[in-house]
Amino acid sequence: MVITTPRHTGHEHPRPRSAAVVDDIVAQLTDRGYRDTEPRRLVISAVAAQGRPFTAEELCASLPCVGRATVYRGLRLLVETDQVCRVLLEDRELRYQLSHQGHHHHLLCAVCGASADLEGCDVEETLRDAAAAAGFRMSGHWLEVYGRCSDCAED
Amino acid sequence: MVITTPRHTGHEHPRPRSAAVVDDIVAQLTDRGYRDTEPRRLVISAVAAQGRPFTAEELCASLPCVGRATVYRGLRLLVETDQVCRVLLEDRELRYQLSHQGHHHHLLCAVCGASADLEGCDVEETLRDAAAAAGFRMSGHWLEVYGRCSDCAED
DNA sequence: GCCAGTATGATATTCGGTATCATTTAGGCA
DNA sequence: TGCCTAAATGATACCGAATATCATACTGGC
Repeated sequence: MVITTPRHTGHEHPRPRSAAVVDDIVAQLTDRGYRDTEPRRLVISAVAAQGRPFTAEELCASLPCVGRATVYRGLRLLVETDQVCRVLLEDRELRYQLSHQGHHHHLLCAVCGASADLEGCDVEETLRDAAAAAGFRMSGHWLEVYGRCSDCAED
Repeated sequence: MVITTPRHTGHEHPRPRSAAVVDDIVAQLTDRGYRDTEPRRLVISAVAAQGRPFTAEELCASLPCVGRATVYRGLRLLVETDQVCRVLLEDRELRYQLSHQGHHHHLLCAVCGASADLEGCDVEETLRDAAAAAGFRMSGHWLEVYGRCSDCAED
């Protein structure tokens, strides 16, 4: 069961799917005035190749020919432009993964590290109301759910 | 409006309330076999004196006569024994505060830093169901809600 | 093909936190 | 009460993740 699935672009290219994803992301960046550079493409390509949430260091390791600073900058840029989202593990380790658009929450498998997006869960309203009851006006929230995916379930 | 309130012990002591809190926590520790030491009491006392979520570094700064390592160790011990809980800000900065018992979530004011506990909000069941729908067996979760407290509300 | 400004990468630095280890101290016990 | 062992302390070294610096290289508009 593949849990982390790449974003759908709506139509298939003859080129490898990852290349299309990279082109798509680069296009988003150039639209915003960022340049299309070789190291940047390498970073994006490596991000797209990850099967599950990854750390910045893992990304650096998979890109020996790209400078550390460049990898970190690239990653930060992708987060800022919402191409990549941050995932926080239980031990507070920070990981990243391709963003599946919009605000959402993650289900994280503690065993294999797989992630899924939490669907059909509208906690927003509940939280807003509970916050209001305490006199708070909610502006945002962070939610991660930890557990075991079906592949790693033990009985 | 005082938002972060110290735990109620059920009856009032003639001594300063903070001293009672410290004694209470020290008692919990000695019950578990940990020793009652001067530096440890100083750390606990400083923790109890904080009005809102604080960082480990702030605690160190407020305890110049206690070694850094000891402050960190004391804090870790308090977290492990559930006397203190960890609070994660939006920028991922880690803060701490006296625990108000049991599992709960925080409302955090982005302006003044005050915190309140999220009451009357049973997201647990909702999350467990949504996780199950994705084939996950939920084992835990992390939730923080950010906003403005009533004192800092702007209109 | 030129050029201004962006991006890169080697490296130093910062920051938060942990490991080490010699010394001190708590507290159980005779 | 004083002794003794294990726990605790604190100065310091270390560590990993991430950012700042800055000279150099490259992009892409003209």
